[in-house]
Amino acid sequence: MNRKEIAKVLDECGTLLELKGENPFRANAYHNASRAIQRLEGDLDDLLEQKKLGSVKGIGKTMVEKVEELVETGSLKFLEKLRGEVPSGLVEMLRINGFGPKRIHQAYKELGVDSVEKLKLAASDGRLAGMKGFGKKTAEKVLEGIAFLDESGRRVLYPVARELAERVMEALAGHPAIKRMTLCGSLRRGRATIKDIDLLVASDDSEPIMKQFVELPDVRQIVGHGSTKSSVVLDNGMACDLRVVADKHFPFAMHYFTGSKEHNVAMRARAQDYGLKLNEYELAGEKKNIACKEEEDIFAALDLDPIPPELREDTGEIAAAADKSLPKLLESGDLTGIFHCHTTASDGGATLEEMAAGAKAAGFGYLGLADHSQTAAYANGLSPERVREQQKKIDAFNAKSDGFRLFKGIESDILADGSLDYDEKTLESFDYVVASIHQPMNMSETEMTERICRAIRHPRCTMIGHLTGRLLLHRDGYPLDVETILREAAKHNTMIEINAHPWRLDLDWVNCKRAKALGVKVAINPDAHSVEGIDDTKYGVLTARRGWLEAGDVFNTLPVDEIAKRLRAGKDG
DNA sequence: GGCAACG
DNA sequence: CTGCCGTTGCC
Repeated sequence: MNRKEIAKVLDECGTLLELKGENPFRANAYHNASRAIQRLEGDLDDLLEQKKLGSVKGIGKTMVEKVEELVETGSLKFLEKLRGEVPSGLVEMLRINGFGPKRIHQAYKELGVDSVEKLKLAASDGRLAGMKGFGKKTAEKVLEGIAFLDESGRRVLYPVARELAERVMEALAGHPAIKRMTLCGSLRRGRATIKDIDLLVASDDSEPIMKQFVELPDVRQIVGHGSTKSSVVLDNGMACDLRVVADKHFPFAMHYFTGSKEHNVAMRARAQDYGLKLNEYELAGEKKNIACKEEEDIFAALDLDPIPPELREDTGEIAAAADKSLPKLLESGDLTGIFHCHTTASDGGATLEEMAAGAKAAGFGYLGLADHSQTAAYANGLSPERVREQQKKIDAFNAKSDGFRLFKGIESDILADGSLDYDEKTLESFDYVVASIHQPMNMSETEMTERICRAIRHPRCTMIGHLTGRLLLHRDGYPLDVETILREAAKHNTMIEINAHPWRLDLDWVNCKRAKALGVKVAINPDAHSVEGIDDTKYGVLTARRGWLEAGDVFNTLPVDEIAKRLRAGKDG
């Protein structure tokens, strides 16, 4: 068992203890230990052998025993016991916003609520509101939370689906009967959340491929097993479809199953204008049949430039492809650096040096550090003194760095009245400021909009962080008039970030497109809290591509010297 | 459950 | 007086 798996087990123990209503500090100890294991440097086995694991902060005698058991047997009796004691419905309820372990436990103990379904009932008929510490309002919030869950269905975040899809494809890849294979559907188009995985294979001999597919270790249940299409449910509950077609049909099937549906409708209409019909098998007229070897041949046959999958939403891409005005979409390699990353100074898991090394290894020429500001006490926000301390460190780092550069930033809370979280003098000491809303979040649309607009007008506010505050599959953003905000941002030369964390992707692609139209520059930031988090930047690039952005629309494609110059000049420069 | 302080 | 260890209270 590796580090990551062990950390996951300990974390689950902590969560189950919480749901059991155990001593919260005991539960927390498991979460702590999990984090400590994840962050461990050096080899776990070595540490274990040398009996040094116990001296790691957050890991005591008991945790060492648990880890030893996991390394030796691959399982943990304690976890099995907990799993037996806590109904699985309770774990599911954790996904309901505003309904934590304590309340779940209470509802279970007092009302026997052990599933989301039963909770819905109890919230509707007033039983939930009748419990001590609960009221009408909490019951309403619970119902809202459940409705949100139902709506988002069994969708998962893009990276989760992507990783799974790649595993399935790898497991099939070696099959001799496969001529070509591709990912289709919303995953290929790069949507932020994904419901199912669509795979397409070209082959003349589908049976053995289908057999291998339905027998993959990741398959939990076989829904359909045919010669052209098979459907399974994977271990994480996701549906996965595999279609096998003849090689000559492959480009048409690939285009058709990539979608979107709306894009396909528009493409068929265009084919009709040419006296042709387009479907998943062919592009054909009364007498002729237009052969296409690749997907782009289909576009060419209809006098269209090839349309990248990310743009296929029928939002103008066909017209643009027709008059050769498709954007030259941003690529990961265009990015020169990133802003908005956290370190151990606030709530990050890696030090300034580690983050810098990580950014450098990722091919970036600079890194902007933006730890939390003083009001964010929950995230160990920086007091003005600690800001100065960090800035000294950055100066020292830059002084002996060869080329790679750190920028002094901050993620400043936007306070309720729209002001930033430091005095003017401290604000001026930063190279840049990312202004974000964390709390309070329950204001009206008008108030929220004005609050953000006021931050945008501040001369030291370089960019707004995670504008809408949405958390995918978890909660919607707070109410905002985004159009007004973008106009204000354009007017005051304030950028908006694309927060690339897979939970956020905020701005979303629709607002990206709008920002571009209004002339608002964006910056793509991973909001990384660890070295690995830096890699999330790629999801921001995907979002930017879906929003039609080109390198010129994105601030962090500029060379480091130009970045430094513009930050120094400020917003009026 | 970890940890520091205490006796 | 020091080092070891169980207890306690806080997180």
